[in-house]
Amino acid sequence: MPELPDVESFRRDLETHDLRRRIAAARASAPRMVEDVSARELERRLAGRRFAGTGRHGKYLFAHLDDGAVLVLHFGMTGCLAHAQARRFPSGTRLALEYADGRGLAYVCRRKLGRIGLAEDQAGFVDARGLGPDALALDLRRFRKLAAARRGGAKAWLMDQGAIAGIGNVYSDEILYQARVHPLRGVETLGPDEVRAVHRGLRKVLHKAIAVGADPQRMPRNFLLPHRHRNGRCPSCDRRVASIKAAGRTAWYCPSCQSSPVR
DNA sequence: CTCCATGTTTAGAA
DNA sequence: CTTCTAAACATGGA
Repeated sequence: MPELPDVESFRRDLETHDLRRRIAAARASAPRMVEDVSARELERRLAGRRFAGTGRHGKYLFAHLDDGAVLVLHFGMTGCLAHAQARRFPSGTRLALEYADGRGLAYVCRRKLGRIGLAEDQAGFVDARGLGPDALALDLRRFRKLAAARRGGAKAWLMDQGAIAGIGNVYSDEILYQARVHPLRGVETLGPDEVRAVHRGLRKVLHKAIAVGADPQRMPRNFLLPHRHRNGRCPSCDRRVASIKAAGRTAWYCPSCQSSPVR
């Protein structure tokens, strides 16, 4: 589930295990996933380099190279990062890095909906992409300002990467569930207390998810996440959860605990 | 075979 | 201008 918590987990993994290793060879085997440069050029630019640091903005992971360039990874719907034994990369590996010490790093993306890019710098990339502020960089005051400038469905707002970066279908459901706000509720109709509840839900959900390494099995019992499917029941009131279409996706929510769309 | 899936972009409609 | 919907992308699982 490559939303902010998943990508943050990948980043931490990269930060603790992959810095300062010499990249002996790189292989980009899905040319259409590579942006900004050709697959060959990317391989050439990675070979011989080391990762000097990591960064993240929303769902984008940045691996800073020791020559100043930045490897940009987006994970689409099914992407992940995995460490590999020498030359034994998992199936679905789209970018394989072989370190000089024999270990390897695999960017795996079965559905090829992710993207691999090379940027000059992180801030410039974020700007050019038109991404909003990272979800975890928002204090209540700033969150209120964003809410005041927004109309339309609450879920669509949270998922709009140009408004707030990092939240996708699953975690927007979770945040609104924790805040007890209906996914279709108009942002302009939210009272100050409700905006605060959404902000609190956002921070609680994302921080908690990061703390458990974005592993669904380790989420708190009061999370909607494991129950967002038909036959799923609300962890709070035990009623059946419901699904509707919102912002082009399936939104799961508890009709009993989450206020009506119109209020 | 059909439907659906954790994401983004684009086109066109309100 | 902002917001919403559908379609496309590529692939696998139910």
